[in-house]
Amino acid sequence: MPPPTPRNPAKPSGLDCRLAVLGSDVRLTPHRREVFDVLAGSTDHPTAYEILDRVKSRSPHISLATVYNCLDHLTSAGLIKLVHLERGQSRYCANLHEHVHFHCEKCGKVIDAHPAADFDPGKFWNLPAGTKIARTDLAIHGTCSACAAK
Amino acid sequence: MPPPTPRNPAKPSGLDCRLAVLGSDVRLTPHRREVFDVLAGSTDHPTAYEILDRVKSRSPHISLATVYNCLDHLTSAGLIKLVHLERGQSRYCANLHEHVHFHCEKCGKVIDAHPAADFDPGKFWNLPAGTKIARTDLAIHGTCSACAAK
DNA sequence: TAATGCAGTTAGAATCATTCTAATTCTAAA
DNA sequence: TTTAGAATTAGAATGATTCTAACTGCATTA
Ligand SMILES: [Mn+2]
Ligand SMILES: [Mn+2]
Ligand SMILES: [Zn+2]
Ligand SMILES: [Zn+2]
Repeated sequence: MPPPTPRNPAKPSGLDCRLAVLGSDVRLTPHRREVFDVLAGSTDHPTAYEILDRVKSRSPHISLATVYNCLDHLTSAGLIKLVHLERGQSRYCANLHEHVHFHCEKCGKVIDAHPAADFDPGKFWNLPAGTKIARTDLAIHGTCSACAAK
Repeated sequence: MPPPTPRNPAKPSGLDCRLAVLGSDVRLTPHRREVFDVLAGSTDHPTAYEILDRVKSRSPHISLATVYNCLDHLTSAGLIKLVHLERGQSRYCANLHEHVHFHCEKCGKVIDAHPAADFDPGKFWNLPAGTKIARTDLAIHGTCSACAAK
């Protein structure tokens, strides 16, 4: 007889292909997948509540608690990023390339901006020796070109 | 008889010397002054509640609402800065020099880091033409040297 | 197949930070 | 001294997020 397959609920097959690609070990359940797809299809850095609204068109019974659960799992798996721009609701971003956020103080728009090729944030800040950088969160606030033109 | 001095409650004399120096037009009342002094004497980026605790040793009857009011006035006057590092409580900073925040993910410490002399954040991010930068908020997350040594 | 175990999902309650409200006190001009 | 406006206060209200406890569904195990 064949030896029994060891049980390993953390690595199922099937739907979870995207996870293996990115080296993550979160299970991509249908809801997590929908939350991820909605965010990956958005460029406006939606809030949890906005994501709930968008996912509802496909899964009308999903709850806000599940959206938060999915966002937390996806964030700790490194599939998406959490963005804090101001007091109030957090925003989320599926752009994993190194980038920063420009926040227009007039219309509220949040757009991605990408660094010049030679940018190295560790070079420009006088941090004590031995400090290890895990990630940088830069938000640039100002007026977008559309608002500045008015 | 001398002509009556025109009334101008927004620009009183006396306690408010520090304001004139910085070109601000907020009245520096005793509570605002205490909140400012506590923050100026701190390097750890305290929260509103931590500031309340520290101010209470001088003014035992000050309320949290007043601390929030004072912090809002001082922030909009440009005397202090509001810092968002993560979900939850906001933090405040009285260091007005251009700098960024390093946040140790192990011990929670927040330290200031100052830019190299030639640093220009506008140069490194490909923002659309016409965009006007008002301010940048950069948080660097990682492990401080003390924690890294453990 | 039936029992088990565990992760996912859910609604609603609880918590926490912040803002608002309405009453009171203070300050400085008139 | 009177008055107007700002500051201060306690407590209520709000809003975002997290927690709790019950339930669901799938996959393993007997
Ligand atoms: Mn982004
Ligand atoms: Mn600082
Ligand atoms: Zn704009
Ligand atoms: Zn540390």
